[in-house]
Amino acid sequence: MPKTGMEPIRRRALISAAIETIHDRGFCDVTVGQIARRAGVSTALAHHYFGSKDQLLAETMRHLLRELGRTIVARLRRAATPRQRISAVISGNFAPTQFRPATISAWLAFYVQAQTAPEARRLHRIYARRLKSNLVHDLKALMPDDLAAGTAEGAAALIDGLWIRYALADGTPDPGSAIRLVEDYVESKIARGRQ
Amino acid sequence: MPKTGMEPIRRRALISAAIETIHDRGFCDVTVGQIARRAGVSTALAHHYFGSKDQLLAETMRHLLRELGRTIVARLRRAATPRQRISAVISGNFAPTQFRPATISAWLAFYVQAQTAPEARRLHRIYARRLKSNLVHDLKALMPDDLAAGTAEGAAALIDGLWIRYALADGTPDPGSAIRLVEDYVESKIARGRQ
DNA sequence: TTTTATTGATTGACTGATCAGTCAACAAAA
DNA sequence: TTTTGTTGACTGATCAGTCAATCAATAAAA
Repeated sequence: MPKTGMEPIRRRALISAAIETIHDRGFCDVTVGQIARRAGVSTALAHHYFGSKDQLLAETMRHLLRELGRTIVARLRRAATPRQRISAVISGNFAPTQFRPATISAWLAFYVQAQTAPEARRLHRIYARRLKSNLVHDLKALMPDDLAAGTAEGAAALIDGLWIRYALADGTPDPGSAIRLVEDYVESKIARGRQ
Repeated sequence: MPKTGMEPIRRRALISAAIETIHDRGFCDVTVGQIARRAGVSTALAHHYFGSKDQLLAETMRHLLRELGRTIVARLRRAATPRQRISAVISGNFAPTQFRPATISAWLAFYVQAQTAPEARRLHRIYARRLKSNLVHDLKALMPDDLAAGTAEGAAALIDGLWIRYALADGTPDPGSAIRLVEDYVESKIARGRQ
């Protein structure tokens, strides 16, 4: 067998490079050449492994989804109660690995792509549905079903909105205050449900 | 004197065409040619009036800001109390003229541009600061100052988040439920401030 | 009234640059 | 030798932006 095992290394490097390049050149202006140079390879190799620019970017988005999914699942496993599971979902969305400028830029680009590109739209659906179903499921253990649905919608919107606001704020984003804000929202809804 | 008065008409037509073209071709793939064709003029005329593609898109974003500003100011004028002013800001953000698929697409593109393009960033700052200061000012009349700041942050994030969620939802967006959700959030904060 | 000069409005045709994607060939590990 | 990894060089297409040239409306001259 020849020199093997380069493929996964190159794929990872190219996807990371794509995220960083999107961050500092802007999604619309990003070229395969820039991404490849950042990953330390030629443009031809990027095409060799990913087939096309669109597929490289689609893989990058799939990577973002997978990473966020992994982060949240890891925290869900350490949660014992429904209330803790909700906190796991919230804090997972603002985890240090996720909540970085370059990652946020890539997510925003993902959102824009989801408006016109069918594959990005499909992927975004998966994310949105999973976030909501995670929240609704555990909220139902803490409040009436109809209130749970509205609360999940609100919490999901808050998370998305805070992401965007931090994406465009100056300086380093502060996950702590974002988490507190969403937790506070959920907490007040739970209190109301108990009345 | 020659034929005059075309400039404002063409500028308006090109900006509207830009918003619609962004919506159905995607911001990254939009070309001056597509926009011009939609506006019923040549690409050369688009360049004649706007100088460059970047300037045409920057003007389009300025238009979005101006329109939203006008909508909110109109509603603010009809509001008598601080509580009504807050409702004016909320419902203004989801007004029928603003909350349409094409407009939402253009706003999302605006957000992405704001990450790398200095002019878009500057314009976005103006929007974010105005939204927040509008909310904080009136919330202070209804609750302690420190609570008002957090509530404004949350309400602004909710508004942004709901915009995005509706941008990617299927079917026609429903402003009514979005307004109710934000109003409910503000209302619960006011109630807490009274305790 | 007719003619002419003036000038904003408008475009087709063109250009230079960029970029996605291809390919033939080379490098090197097994 | 075989197979994977890798690239430089190339191509066809696209697009932003330019420019010289027309069109058309009007004011003023004849």
